[in-house]
Amino acid sequence: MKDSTSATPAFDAWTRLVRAAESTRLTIERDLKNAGFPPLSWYDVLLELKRAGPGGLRPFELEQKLLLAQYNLSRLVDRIVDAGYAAKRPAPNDRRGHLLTVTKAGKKLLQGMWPVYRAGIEAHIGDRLSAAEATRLAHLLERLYRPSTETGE
Amino acid sequence: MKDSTSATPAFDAWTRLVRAAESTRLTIERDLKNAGFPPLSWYDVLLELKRAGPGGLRPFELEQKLLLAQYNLSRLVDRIVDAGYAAKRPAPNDRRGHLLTVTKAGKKLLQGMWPVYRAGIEAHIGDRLSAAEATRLAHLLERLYRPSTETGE
DNA sequence: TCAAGATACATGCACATGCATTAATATGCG
DNA sequence: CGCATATTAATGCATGTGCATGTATCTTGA
Repeated sequence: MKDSTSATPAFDAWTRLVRAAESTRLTIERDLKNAGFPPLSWYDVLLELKRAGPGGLRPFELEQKLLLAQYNLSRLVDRIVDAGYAAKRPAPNDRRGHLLTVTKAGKKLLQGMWPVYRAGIEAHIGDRLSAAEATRLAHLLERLYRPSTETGE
Repeated sequence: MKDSTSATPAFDAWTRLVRAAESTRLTIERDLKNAGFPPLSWYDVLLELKRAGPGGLRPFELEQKLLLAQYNLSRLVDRIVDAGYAAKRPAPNDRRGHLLTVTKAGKKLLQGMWPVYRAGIEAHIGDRLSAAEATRLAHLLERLYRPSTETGE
């Protein structure tokens, strides 16, 4: 009556997926904090806002892109706005919502955080896999999660 | 002066790594909760204790295996012990620490949670990759994180 | 048009987590 | 041996997260 845990390739991949993501995330968060920067989640939000351009993004769009819970994003955005890195204005055509945009300070923050972030990614991925391997990894991972609205950038 | 974010294969792999892990984890956590079970972290702890056998594990060993912070694990273990799924007894040869073992109820819980957990893994990984692909994925991920003490099971 | 239901976002409260520190024991070095 | 340092684990306090629910607005369809 063994429950055969860990026997399947899928379970093995899952376990390593979690460990790889977590170990990388932990060191990046630590490095950011040591450098006096806010957490990675702030970067994620600001990067999406920057990519969205002057049109900005609605909170519910961010929610989908970043896989954050609604109540969670609501407060994260508040903190980021309070800190002056993003701006919240009423959404046109929908008075329930807001439109979020990155501020100048927010763009500056992105620029400051990026070298630290990048170094962490390099140390954990770039230095351990060739470009071709990283690409193969990305393709395999892509099959595991498909955003409903792949905007294709 | 573009900061070239997302340009590199490593960054792309990193982003997809996080999204894949998070989306899978979210649905598994939801399914477990809907089925009346505790969070995945409880499963992780109990599985390691079960694998360790009657000798059990010290908290600091669990800490390393699961990539949990010390203070965090300390309280997680308390909750699991309080719920009766694990037992804590003084460690022989080291009066600072404890030895943790899974109880009968804990093993039962593992058995109950596994079908839900397994279904989530299948839906997110097993159904989307062939066994060979999952194995290739596991091998690539293995290179991204090497536990210092690979006990080899 | 207007009522029922859906959608967007906020929030009170409980619980979990991170951080800094403490307590207790172990280890190593002079 | 004896003291300085390291290791193991717990905990007070601040912060973040999950859950349930609330409020406002939009959409649909009879």
